[in-house]
Amino acid sequence: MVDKRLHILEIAEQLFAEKGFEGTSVRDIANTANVNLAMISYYFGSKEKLFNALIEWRASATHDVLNELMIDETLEPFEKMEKLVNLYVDRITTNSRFHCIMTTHLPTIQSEGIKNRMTDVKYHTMESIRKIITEGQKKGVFRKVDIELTVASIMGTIIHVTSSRPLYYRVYGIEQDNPEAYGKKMAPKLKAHLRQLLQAHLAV
Amino acid sequence: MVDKRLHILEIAEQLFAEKGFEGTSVRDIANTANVNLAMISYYFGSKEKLFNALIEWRASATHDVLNELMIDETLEPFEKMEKLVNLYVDRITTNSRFHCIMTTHLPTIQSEGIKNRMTDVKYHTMESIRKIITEGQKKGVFRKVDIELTVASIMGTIIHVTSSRPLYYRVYGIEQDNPEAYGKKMAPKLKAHLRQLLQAHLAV
DNA sequence: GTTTAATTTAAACAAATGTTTAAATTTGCA
DNA sequence: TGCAAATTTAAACATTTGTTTAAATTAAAC
Repeated sequence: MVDKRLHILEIAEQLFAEKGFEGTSVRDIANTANVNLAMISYYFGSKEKLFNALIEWRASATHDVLNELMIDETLEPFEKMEKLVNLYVDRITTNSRFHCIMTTHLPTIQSEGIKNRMTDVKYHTMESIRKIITEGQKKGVFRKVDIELTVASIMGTIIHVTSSRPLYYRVYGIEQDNPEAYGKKMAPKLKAHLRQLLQAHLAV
Repeated sequence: MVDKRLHILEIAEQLFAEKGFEGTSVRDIANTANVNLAMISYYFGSKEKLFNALIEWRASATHDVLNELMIDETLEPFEKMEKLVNLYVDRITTNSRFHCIMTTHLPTIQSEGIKNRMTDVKYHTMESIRKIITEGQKKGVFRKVDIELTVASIMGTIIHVTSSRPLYYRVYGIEQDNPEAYGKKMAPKLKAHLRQLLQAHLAV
């Protein structure tokens, strides 16, 4: 039953995002997912391999969507950049649990294999944005900027908003709700802010 | 011997940053710090109270430096903003371990008390930047922007660079070194990038 | 120097951890 | 239906976890 495997992955994602890899026990996952403890070893082999499976499952999806955008030759640099930013805002806000794991837990991952795989995924994003910026510079619509740090500003802004939820709850005076509702509220604001920021930053 | 207390705090900070709160055992801290296991309970009471002491110890220092800048009435908005950004770049890059804990581990902290205290510290920064921006808008040198998300871009950029070290190692093709050397290398780049970014973003 | 308090130690505690086992149950197919 | 493979279960495994204990050592005060 492949559904059960997926269900375990979803529950694991939620718990890893909330409490971290080390902070989440296999029993915790099994109980929350309503499966027997041994099923996790049965399906995935170990807790670490379960984490690996989670990364692969989610990362491949983002990878495909990003590639689809990148091969589009009809878009002008500013359009392409805006579409990419909107894509990431949507993916990170609607899928905040996974991206929380990808960003906040990367430094603490002990396994070098997992760490490298997570870095691969981020590197691919970095290269896509670099391609758009250099293309725009060639066409003379973007000015000279530090590309790596421009990527840091884009990703950093989105991630800061999603990972500092307790802060923004207080800033906006809203009571705590689930990440999905928060993401829905913040996504349009983020898109507008980043569009304006990048327009000012990149326009010649 | 107050030195030993401080030594334990420094070691704990290093290990928490590397492996997270849950990923670090009290024995790990004791062994690395070369103190007896029971000394941690003796000095701090518990692992959680040790974490609390760590937050208080580091946060108060940043708080004081920030306040000193904020009361300076002689600075123009752009100067003040640049000084604040430089201050945070320096603090976060030279003190990356603590800020790694503050940002990447905030979402996974289970204790509400610690979570609130960490949010307090961030809120104070948010309010300081807000003050500078509204002041600049009153004086007519800053345009209308989303203040909260501008803060997100500033802090997010710095934090992304410090917390995605494995990514930037690969991007810049440098072999892994310690966080301090990396911070020293990135700090000037970060300051220049953020100055240019904020100039473009904020100038009328 | 004696005594009182503060520090340090090794050992033990119960609880929680990731993983494995071997038996029981269900499923799919001949 | 019969049977082999896949799934599910409860129990146990050995470690590791945070914390406590009570004795030993050191430091400070009189």
